[in-house]
Amino acid sequence: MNDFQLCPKFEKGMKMLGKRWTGLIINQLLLGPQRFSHIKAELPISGKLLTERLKEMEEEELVTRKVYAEVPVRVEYELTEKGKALKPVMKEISKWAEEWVELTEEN
Amino acid sequence: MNDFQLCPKFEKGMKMLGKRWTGLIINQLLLGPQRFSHIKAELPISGKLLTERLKEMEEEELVTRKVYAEVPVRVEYELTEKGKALKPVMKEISKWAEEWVELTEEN
DNA sequence: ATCTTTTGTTACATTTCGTAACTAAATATA
DNA sequence: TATATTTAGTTACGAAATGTAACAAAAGAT
Repeated sequence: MNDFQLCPKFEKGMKMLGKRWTGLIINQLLLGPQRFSHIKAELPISGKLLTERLKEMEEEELVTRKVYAEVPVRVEYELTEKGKALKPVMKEISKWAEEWVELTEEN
Repeated sequence: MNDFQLCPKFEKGMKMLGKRWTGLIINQLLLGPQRFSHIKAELPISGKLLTERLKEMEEEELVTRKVYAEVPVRVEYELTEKGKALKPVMKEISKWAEEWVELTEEN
């Protein structure tokens, strides 16, 4: 469990996308820049985790964070070019899910 | 944090793909049917988690499990049609990672 | 002085993960 | 017979991530 010849970029990418909520947040932000509270309202994620994920995504340069000193404060998150470049990925996942995922009682 | 209008199929799909290791396992199995020990050798995942993930993926009908009563026993995992249908997704992730993911010391 | 709203943060219980040791099956070897 | 070998797991247990709910800061409105 140490060094592997698996493409390191793919592995790192999957490590990011394969983290709880990241994919859904990106998909949501593909609709356009949104404030914290709006993202939170659209996804089944708690404030704590949303803060955490957005911070990580900012560090990975997937999103930018803009603070507007209004009252009350407005904080908007927007995908970077790197983040927007994930649109084809999300599209393929959508296509796959539409065709293959079946819903049960628990969904 | 209850009912959301987000496409339920997409959400369920992301819940699967957005789980640690699942993406890498699928990507590995896209190379062809493989036995347990081989998958384990190719990925930085422990036996415990690999067992767990493969069991979940079997329940989701992403993989099939075949036991060959050889000596010692051989257990092979193979993607189902549903699993193979994720190839375009993996391809898009690869493309994105190749173009956008940058490696640091920790990767 | 108190209320309201947004964007977080903190505390704490629950769940998942990672590591290493152990087990089962079934044959080969001493 | 007793021991060793190999694969495919399982178990125990500490570490890390997650979920829930209560709290905090800022700053204008009442």
